[in-house]
Amino acid sequence: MVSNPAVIGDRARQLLRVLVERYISEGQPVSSRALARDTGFELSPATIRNVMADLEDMGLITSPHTSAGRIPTAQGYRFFVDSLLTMQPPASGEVRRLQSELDPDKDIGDLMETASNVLSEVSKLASLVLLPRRLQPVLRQVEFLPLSENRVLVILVTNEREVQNRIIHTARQYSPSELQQAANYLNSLCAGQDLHTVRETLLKELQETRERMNDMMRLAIEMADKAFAVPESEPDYVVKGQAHLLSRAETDSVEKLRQLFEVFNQKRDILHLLDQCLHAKGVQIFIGAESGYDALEDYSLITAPYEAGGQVAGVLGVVGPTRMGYERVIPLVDITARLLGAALTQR
Amino acid sequence: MVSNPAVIGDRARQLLRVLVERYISEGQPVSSRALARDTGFELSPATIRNVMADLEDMGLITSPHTSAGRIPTAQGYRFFVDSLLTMQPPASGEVRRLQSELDPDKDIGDLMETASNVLSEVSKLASLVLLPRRLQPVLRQVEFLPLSENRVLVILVTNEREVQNRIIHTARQYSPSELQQAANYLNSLCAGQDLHTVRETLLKELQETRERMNDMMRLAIEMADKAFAVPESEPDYVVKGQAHLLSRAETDSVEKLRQLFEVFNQKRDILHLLDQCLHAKGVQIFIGAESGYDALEDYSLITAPYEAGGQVAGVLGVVGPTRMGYERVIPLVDITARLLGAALTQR
DNA sequence: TTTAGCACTCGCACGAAGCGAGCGCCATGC
DNA sequence: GCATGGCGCTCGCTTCGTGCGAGTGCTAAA
Repeated sequence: MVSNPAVIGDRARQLLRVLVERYISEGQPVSSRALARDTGFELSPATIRNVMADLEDMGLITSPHTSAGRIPTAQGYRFFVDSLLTMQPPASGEVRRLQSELDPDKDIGDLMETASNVLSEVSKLASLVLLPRRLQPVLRQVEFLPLSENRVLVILVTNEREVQNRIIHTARQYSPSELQQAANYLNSLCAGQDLHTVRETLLKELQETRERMNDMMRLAIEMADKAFAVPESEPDYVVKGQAHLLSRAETDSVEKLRQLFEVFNQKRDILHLLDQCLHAKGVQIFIGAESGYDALEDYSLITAPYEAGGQVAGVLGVVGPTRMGYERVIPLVDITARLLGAALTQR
Repeated sequence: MVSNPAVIGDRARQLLRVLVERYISEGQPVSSRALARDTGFELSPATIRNVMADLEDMGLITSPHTSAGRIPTAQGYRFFVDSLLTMQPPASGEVRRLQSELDPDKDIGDLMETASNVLSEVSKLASLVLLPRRLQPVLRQVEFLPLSENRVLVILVTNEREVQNRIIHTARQYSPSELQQAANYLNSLCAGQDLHTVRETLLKELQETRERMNDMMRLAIEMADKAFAVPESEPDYVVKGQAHLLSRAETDSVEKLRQLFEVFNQKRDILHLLDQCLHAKGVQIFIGAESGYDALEDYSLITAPYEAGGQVAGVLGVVGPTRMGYERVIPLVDITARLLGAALTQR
């Protein structure tokens, strides 16, 4: 019967800790003898075995087969992470590297990419960075440029420094000066508003001035209608360092790994998962199948949301085998999120 | 001794063809008996064996160990691809899919990404797409927007519809109207020129009008100097569908595969390789170690350059195990390059 | 030139045996 | 009551031997 891990004795906790640590570093079932040697206690293997039996009853460890050592179960990892883990702050070199690479002057796409790259390299795991969803982008300036065949290139500058551009099709060909006027009109009317409000403003304007509306305004509104029909660009993310997963792959689990890679490619499941982490407070950890996706069995996901200007902007994290060095990786993910947030805010 | 494959007899050619085809589809050494059954000839295995011995002498096939069947060597594949291959035009559905997904109205980054995605999905291999290097981008319009702390957001519209933006630092804070004037000046002076010529034009202007130069012009030139100092964005590429490589990985070659993934990440070697293909006429094929990179042993690379508006713009291709379905993949890479080129040109 | 036949070579699957790691349990000692 | 030492037992892993089957190379004959 599985009893409550809360009542677990102090000695058992220590033993579990050492067992998990050892399994993480060695990758092989841990025997009672090894534990007897490694823990501070002066205990014989036989005693250890008794405790291990208890831990097994609680569902925290298991033996892959009779007369092998024990390995942690998902629950075991969970308990370890929640209650036994002493975090190891990242090396100052790593922090410096993150700081210097996360240069606020970089293009936003670049920034995300380097964040992902550095995170994966430092953690030696695969990294994920959800691209920031611009919540309520505030319009700064609009620009229209005529292209051939009734097409117009729209440039939107939002949030002070982000540039979006798209192409819209118009009913007829407009001259550069017409477009210029329309843009001026829109800029004077709507600058500083977020894109949703912009549409409302225009609608109100349309009703109030229906009669005395001139051609220029009509054009402006036609253009704006199409230009601001925000395609609500679906969220996306960056994956880097998948090679790290391969290097630690147990030879038999290639198929598992392939599934994982497929999930990375499909995007749907990963996006869903990352979405859940978006509104969590800080670092969040999914161990093994906790995420609810089969492909992630045997793998853990560690995420942290990052902010930009006080608002949650996105999530980043790493994926690695369940037996990863949590005490190192968790702070790393945490600090990366903070530094990325700082870089974004500082821009 | 290795004799010249040119003098290879007709029957031997047929045999080699069938052998390679069979090995590609089955993945296992091909025996003389199997060959005797499969080729049209009414020959006994013994005869086949004689021919196979000849082929082995020529270095086209080899046996992994005595008394196993034969498998093609890299040379064998090469000969097969060069002289024995009857291409198989892509299914019309595949072509239609490519056509519909390669929508000229898409953002350029999107376009490259979908090209890579579709190519990898249809070929069931990993795909590479080198992003187009804009050769001599022609300036269409410049826009300056003041940011905080002496920083200015520069928006460059080039080649009619590509938008680049970067941030530059200035000596002092400029007002929006100052920047506007500077932009107007630059636009009237330089629109339609490519970015290199722009700098020259400005330099000439600087010398000719040194005395009667006013503040506005001075500002314009300061801005332009920084804005057009093109960072010559280093070439980059997209990889998709690596999962396909995993699904065909022989269990022992995980290490090889890891190396391959690392090469994908490092970018340097791959870029070098793709660069070589940039100026090749059409489809180019590297079999096994022919590329000169160890990590690509056991893998083949098939590339084709794609054009945009009559000029070579970039390269795309696929990477897969040497034993891939060349007759299907080669035309596929070819047509993808053409369609991508068409989409780019049509924009 | 082709073929049939035969000897030979390997790889591979299977089972048996031995070994060693590690556990569970029990009786004993503190 | 907890810790311990001892003992037997269970597996997994390795090694070895065996047999089998696939496939070849060679030779001699058609």
